[in-house]
Amino acid sequence: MAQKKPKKLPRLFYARSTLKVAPDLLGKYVIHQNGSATLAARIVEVEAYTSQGDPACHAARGQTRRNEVMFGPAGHAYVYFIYGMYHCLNFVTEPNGTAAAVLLRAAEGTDGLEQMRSMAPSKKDCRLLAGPGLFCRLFGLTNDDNGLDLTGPRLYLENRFENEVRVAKSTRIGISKGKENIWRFYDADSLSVSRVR
DNA sequence: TGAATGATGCGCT
DNA sequence: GCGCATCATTCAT
Repeated sequence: MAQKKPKKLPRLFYARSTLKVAPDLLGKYVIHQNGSATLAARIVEVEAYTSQGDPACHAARGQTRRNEVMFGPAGHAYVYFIYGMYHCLNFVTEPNGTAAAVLLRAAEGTDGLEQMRSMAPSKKDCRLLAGPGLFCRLFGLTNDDNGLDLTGPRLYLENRFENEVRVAKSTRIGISKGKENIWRFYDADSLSVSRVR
C-alpha cells in the first residue's frame, strides 16, 4: 500500500464539536516552523474545554481580553500564561462566537529533537514534551503566538495517516471545578503522557 | 516512588 | 489579595 502524503488539517477539522475534535487530535502531528528550525511532535494527550456547562473553561465567565481568541473562528491557537512562568497551547474549536478549545497536554518529539534535548538536557526523549508547560517551552511558544492561524505556514497540524490510536479517557488534570467531566483523552500506549500509571 | 512545596506574575473579585 | 488548565526540587517512605 502506498504511503499517503501528510495533509495539513483544514479549518473544518476544528470547526466541530470539541468533544469530537479532542480524541481525533491524538496521533496527529504539530509542526512549528520556528525561524530556520522545524519542530514536530506527535500528539498523545489533550483535554477538552467547552462552552456549555464547563466551569473550568477560561471562557465560562464571559469574554475578556485574555480569552477573546476562544470566541473567534476555529483553527486558531489560544496561548495563555499560567503560574507566572509557563504557557499552554490550545486549539480553538466550534463556530465563530462559540468559545471552546482543546488543550495540548503532551506529545512525542519527532523533528528538531536535538534542539529540544539541548533545552532540557536532564530529560529522557519520551519525557521532553510530557506536559503543557514543557511543550510550549521547548516549542518556543509564548503570548506572541496567541491567535495564530493554524491553517497558516508557521504553526499547524498534520495528518500522517497512522494506524488508529487506542484512546484512553480520564478526568482533567490541575483543575478545581468541572472535575466530573471525563474530558482528558490520551494515547493508552504512549510513554509520553503527562502522568503515567 | 510518591507527597509536599516553592517559584513567579497575571487576571479577576 | 487570591487563585491559577505547571514543573522542578526536596524530603519521606
